[in-house]
Amino acid sequence: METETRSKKQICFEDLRQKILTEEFQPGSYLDEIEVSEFYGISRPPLREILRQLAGEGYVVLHENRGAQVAPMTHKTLRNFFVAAPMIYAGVTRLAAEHATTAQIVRLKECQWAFRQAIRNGDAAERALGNERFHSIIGEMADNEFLLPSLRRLLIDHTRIGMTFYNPRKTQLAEQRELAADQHDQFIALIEAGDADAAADLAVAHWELSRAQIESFVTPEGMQIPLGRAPGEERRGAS
Amino acid sequence: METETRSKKQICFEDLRQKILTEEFQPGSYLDEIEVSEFYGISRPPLREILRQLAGEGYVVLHENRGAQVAPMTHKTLRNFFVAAPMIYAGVTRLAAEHATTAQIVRLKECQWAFRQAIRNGDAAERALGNERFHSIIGEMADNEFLLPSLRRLLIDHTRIGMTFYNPRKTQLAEQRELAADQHDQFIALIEAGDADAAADLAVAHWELSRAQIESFVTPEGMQIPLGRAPGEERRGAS
DNA sequence: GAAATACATATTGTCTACAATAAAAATCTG
DNA sequence: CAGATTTTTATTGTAGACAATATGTATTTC
Repeated sequence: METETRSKKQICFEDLRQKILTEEFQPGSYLDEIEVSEFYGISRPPLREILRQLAGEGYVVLHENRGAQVAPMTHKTLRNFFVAAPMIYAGVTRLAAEHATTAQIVRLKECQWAFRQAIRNGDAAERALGNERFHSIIGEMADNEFLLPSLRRLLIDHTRIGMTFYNPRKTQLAEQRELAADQHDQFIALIEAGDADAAADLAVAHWELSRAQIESFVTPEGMQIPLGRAPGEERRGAS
Repeated sequence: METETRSKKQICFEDLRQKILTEEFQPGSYLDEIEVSEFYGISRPPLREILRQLAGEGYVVLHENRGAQVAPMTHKTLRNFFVAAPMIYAGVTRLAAEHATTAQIVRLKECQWAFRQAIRNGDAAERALGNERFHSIIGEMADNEFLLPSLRRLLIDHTRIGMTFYNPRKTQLAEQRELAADQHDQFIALIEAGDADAAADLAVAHWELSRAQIESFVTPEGMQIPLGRAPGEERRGAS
C-alpha cells in the first residue's frame, strides 16, 4: 500500500531540487532561509541541512554569511559541459548495458512512458524532469559510485540548459524532441540486450543531438533579410 | 599576515575529512553526533550540516534515524574503482595541462615538496594526504565543474585504499613510492609545458603503477613453502 | 555636495531544550 | 527455558530563541 508518507524534510529537498532543475529558481538567485523554511513548514536548522546537501551535490553554492545561491551558469559552464558530457554519458551507458537488472529496466520503461506523455502534453518542466529521471536511472544501472557524481552534476545543468532553450513554437525542435524520445527507446532495447558497445555509441549520438539543439540557439542562423541601401544608391536587381 | 583563523566549523569539517581519508575513522563505522560535536566544541546542528555536506561529497552515508556512517568499502568498491579511475584521471590531467595557471603550478610544486618530505619521514597519513592534495590541485587546474565530482569521489577511496595497503616494511613498495613521486615531478613538468597528450598518458601510467601496488595485495604472491605430506607417504625427492 | 563613518535592520549562524525514533533490557507468558 | 512484549535508555531529529555578521541608510564632517 505504500503509505510511506515522505517526511516534510524530504519533500522540501526534492521540491527544491526540482525547482532548481526547472529553473523556477533561476541560476544565480539567492534563497531566503526563513521564507523557504516557512513555505515547507519546517524550521531553519533542517532546511540548512538540506541546503548543505544540495551544495554537496552541486545544486547550490553556499557563501559564508551570505546564504545559499542557486548554482550559477557562467560563460564557462556550456564549454565545460561540452567537454565532459560525452565521456561520462558514454561510460555510464556502457556500464548500464553491462549491469542493468530486470527491475531497473522495468522502471526505465515506466519512466520513458511518462516522458513521452510529457512531450505530448507540451509540458516543458515535466519533460525536462522526465529526461533527467531517465538518465538518472541509467546512472543507477551503471552501479558505479565513482562515475555517478559527475553524471549527476552533468544532469543538473543539462536539464537547466534544456529548460532555457526550450521553445514549443519551433517545429524543428519538436522533431528533434521526438527523435530524442525515439533514442530513449533504443537505449532501453540496447540495455535490455546487454549490447554495451552499441549503447555507448548511442549515448554519443544522443549527446550529439542534444548538442546540436543547444548550438542552434547559441549560434542562431542569420535572418534572411537583406541589408537596406544607403540613400542615392542605384538599384541593380530586377526593377 | 593571514590571521584568517578558520572557524571551528571549518576546522571540524576538514579534520573529519582527513580522519576519514586516513582511515582513523574506519570505513563502515558510525559517528556519534554528541561525541564529535563536543570534541570540536560546537553544537549538534552545525555538525549535522557538516555531516550532510560530507554525505553529499561521498565521505559518509546518512541513514535515517541511524546517523552518519563513514562510507563503507564493499567488495564492489575496488572493482568499480578500477573501472572509473583511468578514464577520469586521464581526462582531468589532460584538461589540467591545457588550463593550468602559473599560480596553480606554484602550489603544485609546494605540494610535491611536502609530499616527498612525508615519504622521507615514513609518515603514512601525511603521505596519503599529500598525494590526495596533489591530485586535487590537478583537479582544480582542469577547472571543469562536471568532472571534479567524480575525481573527488575517486580520491576518497584511492586515498583510503592506499592507507589500507600501506606497509613501510616491504622494500619493493618503498621503491614504487619513489617511482610515484618521480611521476609527480613529471606531472609538473608536462603540465607546465602544456603537453596535454603526454600528461594524459602519464596519468594512465601513474594509475597503472598504483593499480599494480593494489593488486599485489589483493592477489598476493603465493608463499614459497611446500605443502606437508600425509602420514605414511614415501619421500621421493633428495634423501 | 561628496565621502566616510556610525547606526539600524535584515539575514545568517549557533545554541539549548525538547520531541520522536530506534535499539536494548527487562519482564511476562506459553 | 524460549519467545514475545513492554519498558527503558540512548541517540537522532526539530523547534524556537539568541548571537554575530553583513548590508543599506542616515548622519556627520571636510
